[in-house]
Amino acid sequence: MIKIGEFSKLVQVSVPTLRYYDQVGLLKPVEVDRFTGYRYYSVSQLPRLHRILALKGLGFSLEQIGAVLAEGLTPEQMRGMLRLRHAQISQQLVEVQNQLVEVEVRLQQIEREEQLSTYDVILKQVEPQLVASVRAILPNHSASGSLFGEVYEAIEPHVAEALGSHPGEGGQTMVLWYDTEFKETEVDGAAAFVLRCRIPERGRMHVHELPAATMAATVHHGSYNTIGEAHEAILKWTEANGYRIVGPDREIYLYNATPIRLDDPSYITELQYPVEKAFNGK
Amino acid sequence: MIKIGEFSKLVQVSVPTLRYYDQVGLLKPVEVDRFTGYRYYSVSQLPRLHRILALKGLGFSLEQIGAVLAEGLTPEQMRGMLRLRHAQISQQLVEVQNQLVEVEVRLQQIEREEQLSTYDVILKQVEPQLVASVRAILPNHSASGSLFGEVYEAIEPHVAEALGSHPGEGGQTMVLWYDTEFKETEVDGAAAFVLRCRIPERGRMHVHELPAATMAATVHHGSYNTIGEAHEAILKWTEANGYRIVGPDREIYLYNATPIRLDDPSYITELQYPVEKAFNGK
DNA sequence: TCTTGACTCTCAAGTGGCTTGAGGGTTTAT
DNA sequence: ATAAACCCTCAAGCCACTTGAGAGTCAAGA
Repeated sequence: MIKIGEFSKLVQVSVPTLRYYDQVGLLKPVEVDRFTGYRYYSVSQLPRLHRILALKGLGFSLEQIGAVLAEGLTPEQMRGMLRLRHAQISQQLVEVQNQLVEVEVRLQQIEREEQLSTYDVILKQVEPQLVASVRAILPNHSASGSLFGEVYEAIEPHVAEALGSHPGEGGQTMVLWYDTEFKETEVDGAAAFVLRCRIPERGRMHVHELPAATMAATVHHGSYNTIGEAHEAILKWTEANGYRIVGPDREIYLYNATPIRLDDPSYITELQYPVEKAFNGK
Repeated sequence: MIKIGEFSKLVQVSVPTLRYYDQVGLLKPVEVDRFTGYRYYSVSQLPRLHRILALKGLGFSLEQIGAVLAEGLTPEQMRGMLRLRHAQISQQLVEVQNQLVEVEVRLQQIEREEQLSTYDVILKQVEPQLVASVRAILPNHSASGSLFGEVYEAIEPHVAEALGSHPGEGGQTMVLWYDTEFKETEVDGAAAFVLRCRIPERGRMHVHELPAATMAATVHHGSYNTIGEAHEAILKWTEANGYRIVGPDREIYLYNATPIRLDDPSYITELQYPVEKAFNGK
């Protein structure tokens, strides 16, 4: 019969923690003084506490540990819990590894450039989107603006139902670039409007669904003339962090619908490249 | 100027989270309606939010992110933060890897034995301890009891000051085993008492400090005759989890001071093996 | 026996980064 | 005009504790 302070030293667990374990019913003292409330423990409780600590070391919650100690479960169930935990840790391991790489990339970048980059690349899931688009080979990237008129004309009869009055729901504009290698001329691109519902195709205008994807995304704030820097930043990021581009990238025009004046500094454009984790480390 | 719900969809961040970021001052709406309290955001806030998400992805706290966004820091400081974070993640990576191995070991064990093992091995740090001990070559492990009399006799004149009346503070008894390979006979062991203060040596009794160490520990509850099982369990664990034994192991007698009757089932003994992580994976 | 200091108790609040829910007001589409 | 969808604030919950206030208890030394 030993007091909580000594027990605490013996088992290397803080006094408040022992009191907490008492409170949640994980480890009750063998005796509690009726008058003073003093808790008294016994060394015979060591195995139980050891088990608690061991399971905690495996990452189980106190609630789960309580269930294990309650003895109500079969080896079968125990195996299930361990397998689940195994999957969780494996997952976590991957995440931590990725995070480590990301931090390393940022560090190298800051050593080279002596400042925090203007572009922050993040991963995001995007949902499938129905779009109306016209795809063509263009003389250069800036020429994409000319396609929007054609798309809009084809949509016109259905504007109300297909675009709606809210941004986000429909009417958002973007350009898709299909070239898998960088080109300055003869570029393969499409101008697109996001739709709320399917409408009939017309001429070169096609309606199709952009697939859901994991996107490496960044935001370009400023003139369309300098958007190349944003593309570059995102490409560097994907390579350095071990991702692979698996489809056409998107330029989504958020502030002003289409780039009419190429040098308007108030444009805000989100860039998205669909990516997958590459299997070989680099 | 867009409402919180639309902004939420645009940036893939939940509405309550955006409100929370407003509350803690990370991202204030460009405008708040004075009468209704409605928050209005602008796409020009996207870059800032992107940066928040990027830094969060690197594992920084919102407070740290706030500091970064406040612009008050030099690239130098940023480097410092990243390096610190790098160290933390590396540390975490090691921990997660170890945890994964531990869970795998447990799983294999449960597949073999169809039940949760009786012994739970945990790692613990122990502090340096001053002990009085007599070391000798013994005919077998059970013979260790005979050394305790000799130690106690040598301590006797200083019992009050050196042992004290409290367990934990002094007076604890243990046996140390020095053989690096398993032996049944001619074993090299020592019986020891933990001391509160240094006392003069006498005869074969020496006073020295057991070093601090990381211990793989388990608890044996029952007759001393069956303690071999606990040793076995701990040895299996250290090997399976990639540790190396780096010194003599200790048997600490917790319930009854010394093993007088070898078959007393109420004995509680803590076993500790000092270990280090081995460098090669297995 | 008394004091002193180390120990113990309970109860409440704080940690981070949100989520969930109650209860009520506002806007928009039909 | 009405209903649905949206927005607001405020409070509590999550996890596994830690910290602190204020008060009572115990054991050793004077």
